Amino acid sequence: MSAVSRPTSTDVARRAGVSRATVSHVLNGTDHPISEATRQRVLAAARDLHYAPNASARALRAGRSNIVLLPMPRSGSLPGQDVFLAHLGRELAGMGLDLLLHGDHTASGVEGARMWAELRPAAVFLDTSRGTQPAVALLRQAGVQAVLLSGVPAGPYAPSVPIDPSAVARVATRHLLSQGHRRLSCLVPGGEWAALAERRFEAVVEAAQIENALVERVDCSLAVSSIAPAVARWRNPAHRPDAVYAYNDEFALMLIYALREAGLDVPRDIAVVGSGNQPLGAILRPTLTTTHFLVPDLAHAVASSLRRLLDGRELDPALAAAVQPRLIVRESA
Amino acid sequence: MSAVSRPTSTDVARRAGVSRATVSHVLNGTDHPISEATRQRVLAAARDLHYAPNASARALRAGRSNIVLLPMPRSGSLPGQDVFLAHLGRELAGMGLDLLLHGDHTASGVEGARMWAELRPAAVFLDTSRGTQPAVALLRQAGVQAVLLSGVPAGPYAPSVPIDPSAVARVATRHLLSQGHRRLSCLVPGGEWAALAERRFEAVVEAAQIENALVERVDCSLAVSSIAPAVARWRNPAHRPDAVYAYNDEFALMLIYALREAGLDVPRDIAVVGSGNQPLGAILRPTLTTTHFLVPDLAHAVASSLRRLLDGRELDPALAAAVQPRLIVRESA
DNA sequence: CAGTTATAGTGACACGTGTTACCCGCCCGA
DNA sequence: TCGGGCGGGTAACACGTGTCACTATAACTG
Repeated sequence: MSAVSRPTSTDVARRAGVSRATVSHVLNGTDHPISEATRQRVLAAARDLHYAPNASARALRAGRSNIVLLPMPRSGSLPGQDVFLAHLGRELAGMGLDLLLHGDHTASGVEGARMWAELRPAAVFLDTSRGTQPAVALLRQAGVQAVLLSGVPAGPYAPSVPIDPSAVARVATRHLLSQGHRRLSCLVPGGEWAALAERRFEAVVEAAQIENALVERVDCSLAVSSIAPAVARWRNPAHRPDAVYAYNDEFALMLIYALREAGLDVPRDIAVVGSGNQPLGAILRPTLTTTHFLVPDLAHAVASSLRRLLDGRELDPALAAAVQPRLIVRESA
Repeated sequence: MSAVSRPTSTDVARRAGVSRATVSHVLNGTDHPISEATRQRVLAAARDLHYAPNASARALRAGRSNIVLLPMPRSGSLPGQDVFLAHLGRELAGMGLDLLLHGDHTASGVEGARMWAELRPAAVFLDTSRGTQPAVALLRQAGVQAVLLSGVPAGPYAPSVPIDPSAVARVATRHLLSQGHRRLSCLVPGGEWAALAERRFEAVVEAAQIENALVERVDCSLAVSSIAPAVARWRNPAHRPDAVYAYNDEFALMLIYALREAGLDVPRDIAVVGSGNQPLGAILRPTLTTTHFLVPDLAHAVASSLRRLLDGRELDPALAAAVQPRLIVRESA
């Protein structure tokens, strides 16, 4: 393996027969006047050497970077995580910003903030659960220009994107109520889903209260056996809810299957609504009524807000609309 | 907003009443002897000031960073992407490495390589489609210590993890053949799935050839209407395949649904196998035979290999096993 | 007591970049 | 002829860190 030296701007300067300062002026497009001839020489030299400026040195000198740091979101805190990240990354790249997802999703609090601060990012995009007041303060003190929080409730100490992963439950419940359903039930899976499930359950209860509707709680897991007792009970019309919010589309499909096995018809006997707009929901019959976020719009609004924040402006007004979940009415409810 | 100064090691030194060099020795745990008393003073000062070392300056001085850069994988190139990333991030964090996912998945080739090189990462983990020879050469020249490629075929110019997203198709096909099926069919969805689908189809054909089995190709999309013609044809036993490889679990579930609607029984009339081990496959009847990667194992082996590569050793031998897809036999085939 | 060794601490340099202030030659106007 | 503006280019500093070489005191060893 040849011990090639990583080319620096000095190498480019030497090859072009000019000073390093000139190289910098050319490559960064300063308004400093440079003759076209030398400009071309410098560009050619940089290309020949495959010169790539050292981001560390640049950031050190400038006192800031163009990094947008996104600590690895814990599962469920961002809707459509991989799609969201893909869109956000492309959007930010178009704005001259580098999205960096930082690895360990267990890091949090002040301890995590110190790790994130080490990179001296221009901006950090955090969920509220980890963006505590001291964490945000530490980041600010480390020179992070923009700290954007995601979640509800919004912290008063930093601008926030009110992405509420439980909002889909609210929208779904409103739809059920508008259809005249008053006896509701809600699946509440445990395990890895527990945290989000509790919040969605609360959202359902809250929305139901407005119409004085009652909500039965069904703890479960992703196995038919876990909902079998409830389904058996519901065979008796006296104990049967009008409609079920099933936490998400997977649970909804499982529930619909179990109901059919028990001889109950969806939506005639029980209406079912899920969340997430999984493709299968549009395919299997009865097709699934669901609620979801427009993830691309959301990513666009977040990217735009970050850019505006860095420019000293306020959040993108389009955010308010983008965080609203959408309802897709199909056959199941 | 108060214009607080970002604390540097100089500030810590001043507060502790020692020199900056001493601060560095204490905070980095050098073998240089430092009295316990001053050690504590320094640590206290650092804590009080919420000191976080500047990663840029550190990397600049050291000539290397502890960043593992993973350019955003294009969809389908990594199995179980979000889970994989979560595991990989945690594993690397435990090894003192920072996983950074870099934003724009459209960047590629030499142009992309220059962007990635700017960060001067310690290691880069790339799929072979973007890890072309010149790209790898550029990264190496920029001082990247370890370039690890993911995909098949392995490039001869860099160590590779032979993760083959189409290997699941091979395993599925072998299972079908071992069950005595000789007339096979394969779903080949277009659109966003086209690239991966083609490769999986080829893998099926290849595996089938060994037993002189024929493979019918069924182009389709994620809509029942797209497979309706094939299903209609299969109602005639003379035109009916013994088994279908359905690209993935979603398509498999869609297919099973369509077959049942057409009065065909799975697996009696036609066997079906998918890929991905989606939870629903284990729930709906007939439960779905499927193939998938053990993503956590894969992430562990990749993390371990990166660490070893940085230490100048060879890849983790556990990789060979970790890249093998697993077969889960259930009712459908 | 002289000489070696460990302990505790510091000064100064280099990493690669962007930018400010400066220099030099030229042309123009008075 | 002289001063001044301008196009074209450069020297030199600062960013924050890690580490090498070095000093000084104290502790042994013979």
